[in-house]
Amino acid sequence: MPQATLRWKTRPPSTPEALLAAAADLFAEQGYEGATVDAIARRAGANKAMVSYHFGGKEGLYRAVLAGLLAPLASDLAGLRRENGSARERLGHFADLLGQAAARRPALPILLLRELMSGGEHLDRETQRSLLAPFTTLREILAQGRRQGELRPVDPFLAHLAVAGSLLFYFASQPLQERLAREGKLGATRPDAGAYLRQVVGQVLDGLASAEARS
Amino acid sequence: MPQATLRWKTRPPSTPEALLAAAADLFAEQGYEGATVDAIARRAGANKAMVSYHFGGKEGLYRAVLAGLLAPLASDLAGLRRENGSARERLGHFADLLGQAAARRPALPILLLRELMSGGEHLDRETQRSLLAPFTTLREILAQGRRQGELRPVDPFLAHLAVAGSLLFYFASQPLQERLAREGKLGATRPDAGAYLRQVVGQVLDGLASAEARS
DNA sequence: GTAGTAATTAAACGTTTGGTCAATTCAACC
DNA sequence: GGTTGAATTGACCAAACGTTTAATTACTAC
Repeated sequence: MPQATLRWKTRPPSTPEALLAAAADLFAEQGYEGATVDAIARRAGANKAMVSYHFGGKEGLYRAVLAGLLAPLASDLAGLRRENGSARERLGHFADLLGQAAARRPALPILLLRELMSGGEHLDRETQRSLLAPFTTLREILAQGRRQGELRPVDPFLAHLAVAGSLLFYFASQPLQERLAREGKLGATRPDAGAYLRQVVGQVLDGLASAEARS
Repeated sequence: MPQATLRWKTRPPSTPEALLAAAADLFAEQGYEGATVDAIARRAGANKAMVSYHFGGKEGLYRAVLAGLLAPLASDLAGLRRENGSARERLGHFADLLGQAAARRPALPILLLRELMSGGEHLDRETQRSLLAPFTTLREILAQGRRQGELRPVDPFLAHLAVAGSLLFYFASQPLQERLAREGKLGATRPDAGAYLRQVVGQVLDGLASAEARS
């Protein structure tokens, strides 16, 4: 008989699946060292020995989490890179992809940001590539827009940082936003992710647009 | 006699000062749980018992680090809030202040971002206020710009996230940038902080500028 | 100089960590 | 129903953690 409080669409998650999900949340909330194997296993409803059994240890679990989150995003982005269209269209599409990925797994952008801050030392080369995929894609789009005169001749690397920073920061600041909203310290209403992404992309594009593209 | 390899302008740093400096760097690099008291004391050239003696423990040291970094920034920002001028000028000044603070102590923006991600649970209310000071200041500037018709009627909270995210992300991604530059994976040259801040502020302002302000 | 206090040290403490192990349960197949 | 291999469990371990302690040194006031 299935549990009373929790129902799954078809089948209960396997132990590795439950561990991956719990680990993604806890690694995002508390960082790699902050999240203990015990706490992860407890949240997953499993024995902590299962971490070593299925993933070879804490670090293996961490890598599996990131690989599992980054792989689908990387493949989506690969599709986007084959598309053609204006830089504005592709940038909008790019933001949509990131937004959807973050909506599916809120832990993803936070883990990404954490990994950036520590310099990506924890990762194998394959996952490192996946980690950089969003950034290389974005850089490509911006370079294209500049080539075609759609964007001002800004340093693509700088523009790239501005776009990525705006997007990642929105998701990463979610914990504090929730906290402040809970305490009533956030004056205005909190925007949803979709509205934010649309405004940021529009805003950044307007800032980057060349004079002729503006008219 | 002073040490051979390291020289100080006037006097060697006291043990609490050395601990604060070492802790700022290590907490930024590895996070609160990742940085061990042992490693901090070793880098500071002190005995690890000094952490408990001078700061009452690891958490006290962490709070002292953040308070020490945030207090001068908060007072600078208080000065900025009393200034008058166009939103563009004040926003430029704001970015300059942050840039200078980050140049003095590169650990500051990273610690700020880490604290945002964890929801600021580690901090007392006084330091919480200091932590939010940059954000309230920025929000004020943006609201002013919007009132005076200088900026488009965007949601100030959203615009605020975009500006703060761009700036913080630049500093926080410094470890990865250094790593990639070291490995030659960063195509272009790396910009310096000043150039970045100027471009981002200009870029964001252009994106936010109202139609009449643009002409 | 001496007394008294603050600063510093090395060692040890108790706790928590990630990992391991033998024993047990489970599931599929014959 | 018995066999086999994978999955799971609770107990256990050595290492690392933050903190405390006792003893020693450095400094200051008188």
